[in-house]
Amino acid sequence: MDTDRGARVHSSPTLDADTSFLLARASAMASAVGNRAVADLGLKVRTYSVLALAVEVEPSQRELAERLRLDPSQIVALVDELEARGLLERRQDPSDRRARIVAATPAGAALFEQARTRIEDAQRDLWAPYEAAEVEALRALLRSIAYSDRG
Amino acid sequence: MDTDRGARVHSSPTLDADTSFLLARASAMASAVGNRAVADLGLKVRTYSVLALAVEVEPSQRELAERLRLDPSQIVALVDELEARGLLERRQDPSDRRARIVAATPAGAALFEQARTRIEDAQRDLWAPYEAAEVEALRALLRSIAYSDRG
DNA sequence: AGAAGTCGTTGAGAATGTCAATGATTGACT
DNA sequence: AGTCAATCATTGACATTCTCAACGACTTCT
Repeated sequence: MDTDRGARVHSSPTLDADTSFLLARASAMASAVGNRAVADLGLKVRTYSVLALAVEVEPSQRELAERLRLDPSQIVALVDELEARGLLERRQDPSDRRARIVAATPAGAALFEQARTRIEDAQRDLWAPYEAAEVEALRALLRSIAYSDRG
Repeated sequence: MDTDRGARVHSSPTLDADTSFLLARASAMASAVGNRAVADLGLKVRTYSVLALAVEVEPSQRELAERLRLDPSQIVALVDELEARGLLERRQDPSDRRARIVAATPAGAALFEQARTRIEDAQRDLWAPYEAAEVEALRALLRSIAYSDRG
């Protein structure tokens, strides 16, 4: 029952119809939630993503950069930090001596498991108000956009 | 179909199921498209959003900060720049002399119209592969998340 | 009137994004 | 075999964006 006596809370028709704008806001919202969920483990969603890939994929740094949509130079710093904390290690790729494979240590894998349950709990809360099927449809659509080559 | 002879292109089950991660990637993708669409007008999606609100809402700087999810101090710089270009102006709020209302000039409104059609064209391309109803459902869901208070 | 809160602003420091250059290595071509 | 372009990780520089704390001007509460 919003009254509008002087309150003049207009909304912007253009921005409210702009999927990208909504995407940006929703994304900022969701990552703030994620960051808070793993903050006390000394992680952010950034470092959590690196850890996840190190555990589940063991990619080269180049692959890491592509998957996270980051410049390769940022990967260096990110991996440096997590490596210094003993959470992952750089291995030589036996088939290409230029490449470094990023793999989690046991400590890294253990921390990842903790972080994963926290992230998942927080996400469950965030998406709880919506139909599971609806959220799954959203996910599918996002996946398609996220990995399209138009970026 | 993908062979896997040595190619080892694993995907990360955790990240591929993480709606926030997908949201972040899709958002980065979409805003890159948007930035390119208005680059030759000397705008980015950031400044375009400010302009849109100045035209359609005439908010205070505080409101601007909340709607764009930015720190008030960033609004200062953003408005400074657009004001210097003659695209908008700061007015005194007659009901509160602390507040400054941000409103577009005629030049600002004209530039906004140009930018809006470019953004909309680019978006149309981006979302063309998907069902209209599907995209509208996505938009509704994003709108709800974007303006929830859990951020 | 006085206290407490809000608004815009300034300034500082961290985190992120972007780009160019380099040494080591690979793959393609001759 | 030997050259040459391309790729990978890294470094460094710079711009943009984020986050916080402080301030004067003003408002609201009591």
